Amino acid sequence: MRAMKATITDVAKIAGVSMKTVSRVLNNEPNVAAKTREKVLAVAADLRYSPNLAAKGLASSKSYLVALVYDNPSPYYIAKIQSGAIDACRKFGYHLVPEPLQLPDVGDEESQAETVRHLLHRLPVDGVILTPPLSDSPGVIKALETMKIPFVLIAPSGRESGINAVKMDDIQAAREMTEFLIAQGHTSIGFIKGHPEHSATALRYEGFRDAMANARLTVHSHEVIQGDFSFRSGVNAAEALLADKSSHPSAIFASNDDMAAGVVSVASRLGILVPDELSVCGFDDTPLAKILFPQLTTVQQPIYEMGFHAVKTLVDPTQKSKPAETRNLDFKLVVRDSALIQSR
Amino acid sequence: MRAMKATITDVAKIAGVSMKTVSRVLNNEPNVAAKTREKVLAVAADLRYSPNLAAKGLASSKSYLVALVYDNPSPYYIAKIQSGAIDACRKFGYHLVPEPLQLPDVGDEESQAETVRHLLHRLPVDGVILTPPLSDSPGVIKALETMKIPFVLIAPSGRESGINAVKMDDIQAAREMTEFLIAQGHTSIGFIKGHPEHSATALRYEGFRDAMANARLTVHSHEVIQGDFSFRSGVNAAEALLADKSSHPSAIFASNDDMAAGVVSVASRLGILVPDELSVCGFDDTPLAKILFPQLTTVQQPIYEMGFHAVKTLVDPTQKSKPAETRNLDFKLVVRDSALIQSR
DNA sequence: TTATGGTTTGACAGCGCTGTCATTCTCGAT
DNA sequence: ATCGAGAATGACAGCGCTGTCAAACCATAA
Repeated sequence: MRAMKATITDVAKIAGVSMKTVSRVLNNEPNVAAKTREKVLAVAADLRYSPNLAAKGLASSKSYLVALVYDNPSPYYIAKIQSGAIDACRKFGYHLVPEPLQLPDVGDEESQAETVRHLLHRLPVDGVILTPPLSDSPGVIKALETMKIPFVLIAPSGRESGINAVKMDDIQAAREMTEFLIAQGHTSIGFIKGHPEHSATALRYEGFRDAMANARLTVHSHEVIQGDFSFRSGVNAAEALLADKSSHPSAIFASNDDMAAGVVSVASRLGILVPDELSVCGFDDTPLAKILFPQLTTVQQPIYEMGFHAVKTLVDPTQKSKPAETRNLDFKLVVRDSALIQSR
Repeated sequence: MRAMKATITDVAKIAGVSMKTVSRVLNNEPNVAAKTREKVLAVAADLRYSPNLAAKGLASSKSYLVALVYDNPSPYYIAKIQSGAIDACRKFGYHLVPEPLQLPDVGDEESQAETVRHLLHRLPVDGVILTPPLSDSPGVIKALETMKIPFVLIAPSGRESGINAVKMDDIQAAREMTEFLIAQGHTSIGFIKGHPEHSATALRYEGFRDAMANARLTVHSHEVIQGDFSFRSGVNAAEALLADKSSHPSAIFASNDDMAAGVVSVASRLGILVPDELSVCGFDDTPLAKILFPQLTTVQQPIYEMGFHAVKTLVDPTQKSKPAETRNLDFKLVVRDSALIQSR
C-alpha cells in the first residue's frame, strides 16, 4: 500500500499472476478462476490501483470519452443534460467532455458537417450526444455517420428511425396538463404558443387541442395566441387574453415557463388573483417556476434522465448491439399554486 | 490526403524526416530548420494529421485534461465558468472534464480530501479548477497539494497567498453600486444582506457601508435587513423596508438578484412604482435580471473570464513558473430600468 | 587547413495497457 | 490410465507518441 501510482505490473507481481490475467480481472472478462479473481481484486484494492486511461485507450483504441455537443441558448437545459450524462459516465468508467459548437450561421449541410468533423478530429471520442437544436441538423448527423462515431440524439423533432434517440412525448404532456385543467372545472382555456420554428411548439399545441376536443370543449381562436417562448411575448399574449376584465379565460396554458411568468406578472398588475380568478400553467419547470409567486404549475421534462440514458445507450456493454431505437422518457406534471383546485 | 487517420510515422515518411523531427515541429520545439518545419507542416496539413491524445499523454505522462470540480447549487454560475474554461482549453489544445463533487455532509477535512483523492485518482488531469464553495475547503486544497496537482481557486473568500486564484472585488463592486445610487440623489438606502455563511455577504455589505460613510450618509440599522439570497427572503426584507408607505428608503440595494426580484415583486404588489418611487438594484446579473420588469440594475461578475483565466494559468506555457498569485478581474455595473436617473 | 561549439537531426527505448495466440491445466468420458 | 475439449493463464508485440542521447552538420575562429 504505497503512495505512488501503481501499475498493472505491480499488481501482477504481487498477486503472482501475469499482467494479462490482472487485465482480465479488471475488465470483467470471462475465464478467470474465482480464486485468482479474488486475489487480484484484493491486491488491486490494497495498492489503490486505478488504470491509466491513456494507456488503456492507446492499447484498445478507445478513448473512454463521450462528447456532449451542444449549441443551446439555455444553460439550464444543458446543465441538466450534462449532469445526467456525467453520472452515467461515472457508472461506466467513462468521462464526459462538453463541446460547445458554434455552427456557422450560413448553415448549409456541408459546412456544418465540416465543423463537426474538425471538432471530433482533434479529440477522438467513443460516442457523441447531440442536444437540440443540433439533434435536428442533417449535416451534423451525416458527419457523425460517415466518421462512424456512435451517437445519440436528444429530443429530436423528426421521427427518425434506425437512429438512437431519447425524447419526451410533448403531445402527451400537453394533453395531460390540459386534462388536469379541465378536471379542475375550467371550460374556457387560453393557450399561448411557442416560437414557430421550435419543434416543440406544434407538439404542445397539438396536445392541447387533443385534450380540448376529447372533452368536447371548443378552442376559440382568439384565445390562442402566438408567442415565441420569451417572457415578453407571454406578457403581450396575456394582455390580449385578459383585455376584457369581466370575461376572460379562467385558465391560461403557456407553452413554457417564461411566458407563463409573463402571464402571472400581467395578472398581478391587473389585479387578477392567481389562482383564484385565473389558473396559469407553464411548461419545462425551469428554476423560474419556483421563484415566482405563486409558484408555477408546469411540466417537468426528464432532462437529467435523457442525459443519463443517452450515455448509457452509448457505453453500456449490455446495451451494445441492440438495434437503434427512439426511447420516450416519462415527464411529470408538477402541480403548484398557480393552478390550484378551484372551489366552485 | 487519404481518409484514414494519419500518424506521425506517415507524416515523417512522406516529409522525408524522422518521427522525432515531426514531433518537434508539431510541438513548436526550438532547433528545427525553417525549411524542415515548413515541409512538415505542409505534409501534416495535407494528411489532415491530428495527434492522438492518448498516445501523447502516455508518452509524456500528461493528460491534456483539466478538471472543473464543482459542488455548486447554481447551474448558471457553473455554466458560465465552464464556458470560459472550455474556450481557454481549446486555445491551448486541452480539454475540460467537468467533475461534480458531492462532498460528504459530515465534512471533516480528511473525508473531503479522500473524496477528491478518489476522484482524481481515476482520471489523472494536468490541472484542477475549484469553484466556490469548494475553493474555500481546506480539505480539498490540501488533497490537491499533496497529490501535486496544479490547481486554481475561483473566487475564494480567504486572502490566500502562494496559491493561484482568480476572483472579483466584491467590496469595490458594492461600493460602486452604492456610489451610483448616491449620485442619483438617494440619501436613504435600504440594504438586504445575503446568507450569513456565504463569504460574499460580508464583503458586499462592507462595500455598501464604505460608500455610505464616504458620502457622510448614515446607515440606519432598521434599513439593513438580513436575507439569505433567496427570493423569499427578499420579499420578507422588502415588506419590512416598505412597511411605512409614506416614508421608506428611496432605494434598496439587495445583495443578489433573487432578493432584488423579491423587492420588485413586493413593490409592485404595494403599488410602489419602480424606479419612480423606488430604485432597486441587485447583484450577479443572473438571467432573471433581464426577465424581470423593470429590468434590474445589477453587478455583472466576470464569471466567464474567471473560468478562462483559471485554465490559462494552468496550461499556458508562457505563464508557467510564474509565482502563484491571486488575480482580480473586473466586474461591470449594469444599469437598467430598475434604478434609473431620477428627475429631481 | 583543423579545431570548436552550437544547431539540427535521428535511433531507439519505453510510457501502461490490451489483443493475439500459444501453452498449460482440469476434468469428464472412455 | 488415457484422451480430448474447453477453461485458465501467460508471453509478447505493439498502440502512437515523446524523452534521451548520440550523431551529423554547419559556421566560425585559429
